[in-house]
Amino acid sequence: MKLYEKYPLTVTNSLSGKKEKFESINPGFVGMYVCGPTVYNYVHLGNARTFLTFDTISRYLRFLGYRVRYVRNITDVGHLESDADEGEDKIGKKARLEQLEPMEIVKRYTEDFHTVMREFNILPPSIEPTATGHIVEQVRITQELIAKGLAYEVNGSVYFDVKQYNQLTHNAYGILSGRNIEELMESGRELDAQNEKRDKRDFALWKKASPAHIMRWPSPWGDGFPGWHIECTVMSTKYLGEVFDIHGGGMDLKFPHHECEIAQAQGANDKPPVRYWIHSNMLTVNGQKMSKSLGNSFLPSELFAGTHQLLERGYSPMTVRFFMLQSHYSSTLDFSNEALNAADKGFKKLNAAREIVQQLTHPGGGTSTHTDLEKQLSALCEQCYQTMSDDFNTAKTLAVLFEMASRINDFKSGNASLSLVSAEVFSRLQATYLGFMQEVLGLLPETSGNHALLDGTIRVLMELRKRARTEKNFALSDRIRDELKAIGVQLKDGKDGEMTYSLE
RNA sequence: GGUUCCGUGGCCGAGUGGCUAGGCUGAGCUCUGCAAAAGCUCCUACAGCGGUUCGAAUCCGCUCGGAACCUCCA
Repeated sequence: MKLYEKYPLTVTNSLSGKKEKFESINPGFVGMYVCGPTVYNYVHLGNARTFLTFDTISRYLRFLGYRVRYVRNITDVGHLESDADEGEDKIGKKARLEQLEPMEIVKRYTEDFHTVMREFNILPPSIEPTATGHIVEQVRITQELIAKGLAYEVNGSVYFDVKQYNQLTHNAYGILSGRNIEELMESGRELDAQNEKRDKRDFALWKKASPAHIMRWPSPWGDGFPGWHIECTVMSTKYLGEVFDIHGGGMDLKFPHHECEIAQAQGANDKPPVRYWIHSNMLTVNGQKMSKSLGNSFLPSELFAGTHQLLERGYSPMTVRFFMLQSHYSSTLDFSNEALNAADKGFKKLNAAREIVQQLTHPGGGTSTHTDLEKQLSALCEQCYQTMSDDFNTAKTLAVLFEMASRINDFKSGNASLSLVSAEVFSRLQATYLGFMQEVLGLLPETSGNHALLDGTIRVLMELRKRARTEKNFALSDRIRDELKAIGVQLKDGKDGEMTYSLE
């Protein structure tokens, strides 16, 4: 029996707004698409949260034994600054501002993005396609939509005909975002220079490039560039099929981006493209969404170094990862120094227990004793799977890990004996704790710079202190401890004179 | 104005009608030469008002407060 059969998943599907049982189209395989970054600027911490969410989801799917094809794109063209006809795409604008070739912009910020992903231990996707690498396909699907009467060309640009689509599909437009087409008509803001469109709800599939526009490709309608929404439709269906399992992204993409994706794919292929839509919620600062325009966003590098005004100090990538995993992906998460400090301490506790559980060895003896402790440990292991299978509840899973950590500490301190549990249960505890910490939640031990040299040096000092203590020279032993403490090395005396240290 | 969502103890945050979430902080105890770490105990909450129910933080309604989306946005 596969793990995904033993611990069946439920996920909150944004289409229904409800938790649903997850069943993949092909048993044992999962296709997942997530909208990646627009590489026209550095990614900020809010962006990182979304990718962390789907990293954890893909990690757990794999942990359960699914074979996952995870596609996350790079948007390197076609993202308009505004919806107006003369709208400039973001990459092109940035290229003009920084006086660089657009592909230099793309390269620079793609590399930054990858660096940040690595720092947070976010695994690379299976495929990372770019929008500019799929111009041909985007032109082709646009032609198909025109042929089906769902799109029209005006003046070198092509627009999707929302009204027509809605008539053919029994009002499918708005199915994801809960909007209806009449309300959109009334509520949409008036934009300038919209006279090209037949209806203001229509959106661009292809935009004509003005003479000054840098990024341009030939098309049946003249030189231009693709609209924003069409790239995701093309790349997701190309690599995952016309219907695939999971589509993810930030909550703020639900409308219009994802709504438009559904319309394009359904329009072209006559079926809804996605079985489960998953949206991760926003990172907030003082209750407001983190965003550049509000001036409350900061870069991961500023967070690590503690150089932003809002930060009291720096926090390590793994502390931040832990912090984010303490809330559910579908809730907003409010950032604060206090919360980060608490996360820092909590994460250290889990780490300490990880080291202990790795070092502990069972004395042997494989007979199951069915003690209360053994039952409790087995139950905790089970709970890890159950909580993660319950809509990827990382917060609850961490709570279980904290309880496991307490039991692990008991073994170390002698409050409980390993002889009370069988070797089998113990190795399950070991494997589950380490597996969920590192593989599922991606929480790795913090590594410090020159480890071997530092470690050796501290050990010499610990030997000196041990000798001082046996000689009851507490003045000297305290001095060694206090001075090391002052530079961030905490010594801990254990039983029988043994000594350990941890780095602050 | 429309759409969606939220309001949990000092702080952060899970909570799928009945069973201790968890973390951080604070207080006390145990252990310790003293610390640190660890363990134990305590501070036990669901915005307000109604309703459904044997029973509601959890379902329904209203009020108050907050957020996101409706325009680029993870």
